[in-house]
Amino acid sequence: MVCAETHPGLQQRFRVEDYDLAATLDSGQAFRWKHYAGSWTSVIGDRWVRLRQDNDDILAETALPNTDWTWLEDYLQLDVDLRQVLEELPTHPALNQAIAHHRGLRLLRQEPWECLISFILSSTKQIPHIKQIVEQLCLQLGDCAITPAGQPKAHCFPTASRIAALQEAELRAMRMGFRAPYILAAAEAIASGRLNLNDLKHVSLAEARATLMVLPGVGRKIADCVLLFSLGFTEAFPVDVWVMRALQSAWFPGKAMKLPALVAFSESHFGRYGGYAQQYLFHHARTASSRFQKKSPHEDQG
DNA sequence: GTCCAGGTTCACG
DNA sequence: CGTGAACATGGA
Repeated sequence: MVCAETHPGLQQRFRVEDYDLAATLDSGQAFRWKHYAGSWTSVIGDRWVRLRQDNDDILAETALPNTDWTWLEDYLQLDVDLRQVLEELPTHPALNQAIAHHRGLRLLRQEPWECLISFILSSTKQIPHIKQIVEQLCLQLGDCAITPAGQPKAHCFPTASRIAALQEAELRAMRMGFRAPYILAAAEAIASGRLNLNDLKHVSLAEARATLMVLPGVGRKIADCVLLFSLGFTEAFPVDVWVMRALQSAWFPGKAMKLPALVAFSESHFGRYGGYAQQYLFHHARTASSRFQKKSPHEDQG
């Protein structure tokens, strides 16, 4: 592998505004970023990539030269005007506080297949454990990505046909538990061509959601994660336990609400960028928790 | 040991 | 139709 500096296309600098790379990559929407010495490394599609933020710049390095960086600009959603997004969200003290604490947190645009499998695996699992299972899946079944000299091995996310060829027991051996048959069924649907996730980008939210929810192990919440994090439906608003508690305590104090009622509220209340509101609420709830953030157990809320 | 985790499904009244 | 238990596994 040749020295990076001598080869144009191996490095790129992107000017950004209102972008918090660390919060974005570590907010529980993507599970394959590794943080080391101020840099974030992962594999997007079949491309190894390392990112670093330096104030208003994001610096990217790849293993192979790029004539076109659209794949990364799209993944990071660099063209999104966050100010405009936030202006369209409803005003509420709890939401305002979450935004104030994590200004620059963005939504990524991930590859739908990886997103679907990752979130099927996410059900009743803590984020560190989701990361662990996804990593095992890639390690054991994913192709090796090309990495720069001196870098450790990195793997692509396994293809649907690779997973579809397995037995349920082989997936259970990767500690997926009751999610193993769900993963297998999703892989078979994709590998057979019966389901094309990219087609869902061009249908209505309701139709895309209903199509995803046909898959076993995919309910409203996981479907909304896939819609929001990979298919471009920014109004999708996944309600998990954290968001449910945030909505309950801040919007309906003293009035016990059930999950379907909170989902219905979120659908009518947060508008076409509701998914951003959801991500700020989720990330803020998690980082405010003393379990997640080892330091500073005190919360600075007014 | 007990409880809970970016839920969904299935059985019961 | 609404509610509660079961489902695997690991960490707090």
